Amino acid sequence: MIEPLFLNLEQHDTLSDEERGVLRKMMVKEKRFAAGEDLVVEGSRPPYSSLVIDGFTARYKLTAEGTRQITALHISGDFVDLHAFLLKTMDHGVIALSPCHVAFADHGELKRVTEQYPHLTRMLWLDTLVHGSIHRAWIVAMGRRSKASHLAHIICELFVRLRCVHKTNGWSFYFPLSQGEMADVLGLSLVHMNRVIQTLRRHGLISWASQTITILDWEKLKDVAEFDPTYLSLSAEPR
Amino acid sequence: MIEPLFLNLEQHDTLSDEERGVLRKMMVKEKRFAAGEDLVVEGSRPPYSSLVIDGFTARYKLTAEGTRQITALHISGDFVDLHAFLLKTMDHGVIALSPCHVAFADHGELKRVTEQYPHLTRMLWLDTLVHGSIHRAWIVAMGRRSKASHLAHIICELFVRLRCVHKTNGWSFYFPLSQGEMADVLGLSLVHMNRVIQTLRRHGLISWASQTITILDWEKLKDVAEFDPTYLSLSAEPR
DNA sequence: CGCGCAATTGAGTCGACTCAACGTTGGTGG
DNA sequence: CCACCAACGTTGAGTCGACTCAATTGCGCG
Repeated sequence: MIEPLFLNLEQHDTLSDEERGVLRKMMVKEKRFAAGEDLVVEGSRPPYSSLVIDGFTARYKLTAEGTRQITALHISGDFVDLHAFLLKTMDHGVIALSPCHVAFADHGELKRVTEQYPHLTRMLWLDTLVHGSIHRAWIVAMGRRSKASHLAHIICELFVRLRCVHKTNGWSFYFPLSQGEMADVLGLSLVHMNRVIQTLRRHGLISWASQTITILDWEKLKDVAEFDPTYLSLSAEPR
Repeated sequence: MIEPLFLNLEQHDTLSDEERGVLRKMMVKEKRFAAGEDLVVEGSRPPYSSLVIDGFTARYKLTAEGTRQITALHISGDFVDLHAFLLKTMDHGVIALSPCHVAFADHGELKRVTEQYPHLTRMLWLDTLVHGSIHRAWIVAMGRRSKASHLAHIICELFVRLRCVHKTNGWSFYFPLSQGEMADVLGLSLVHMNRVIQTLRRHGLISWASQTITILDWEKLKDVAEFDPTYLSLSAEPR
């Protein structure tokens, strides 16, 4: 059931059978969520961390004026809120953006892992570090790229991450976010988000219809995005 | 010498004398950097992680057009690139923004820590997680706040972080960044950065002259910034 | 068939950018 | 000690990107 997590972690280093067993035992329950449902509420102190088995989820914060900023997108195999194990209090919410299948890792079990399985601990730590890298890539895209380039960068990143967990189909992938939700990722208005998407379409870089994105010209898309996947640490080496 | 690190970590949980000793032994060398010097070069694979003893440093990425985005600011007691221990390849550079005193932790020693000191390992992991939280706060500020609010948020955050390591003086603190460097933090042009700073001055929220920022009205500044320090995890509790 | 939600288009306004010039200041060498 | 230089800070003007308000189209489902 948690094979996507294995696929994810093994992008960075190999896991032993014992470690795989430990990860399986860590999962205390599972649950399904409908699109729009909150997995975790801001300000709460969950006793477990959520692993996405299938579906799309997002971390987000709301501002006083009621606008929303999505700070991360999570897919199959991602530990959405592993950081809650040590941060304790959630500083943001987590929402399902499609129907989701989620498993939960108990924080007591995680603590036992840190006491008995140093390599596995480093692998989980690494998982949170990679998501930190992704945050930094997003900051650069938000601050110093055109909006079209920013969108292209996110599409490149999602494609690569989804391919790692076998969720792509050739150059296409399922992508359930509406343009309004995507606007909350880029920090744009809905209207302008639409216009930016049309720019990428007009240049023949992507098609995006009925919840499916297809990359039509990977090389050009990568160029527009200045996409360099180094930050995803996709090389298996001793960690 | 590494007391700022202790001050920093003890915001989150207590350290034993043994743990303090382990941290001291981890530091294999120290060095001073002039303002403008690179501590770490993008793409390198450093065998140690940098701890700022004193001074201001920044992580940054350059774009193809030659613009720069600063993704994080680091002060006394911050492990700038602890993540390099597991990420291996640096996906960004680190630069000194003032004269800096830096110590280096050997990655071999860090690995030994993960094998023998689970609680200390969790504390170091937590340190990287807090910086992940800060990244998310920055993403929200970049995406959904006015530029004046974004600047106010950064000033609030810096004030709180600097106070933790005793680097504030009443409502004032040393802040060596030029307006041009600050523009690379907010993702603005130099000219507009200047105008945003003047907005906060005109409203009587801050003064900023000769490398010193003074907060003139904390309550109003916090309001403008919508600053909620939860994301900094400043409560000592078992981790 | 019609409702509701998502996507799209148009028009007018304001924020942020660039180019360009000028003021200020701290440090350095004659 | 003062003059000068270089870097930083400030201001003005014109342009373009992104926003808001508003209306229209497209589509899936009861």
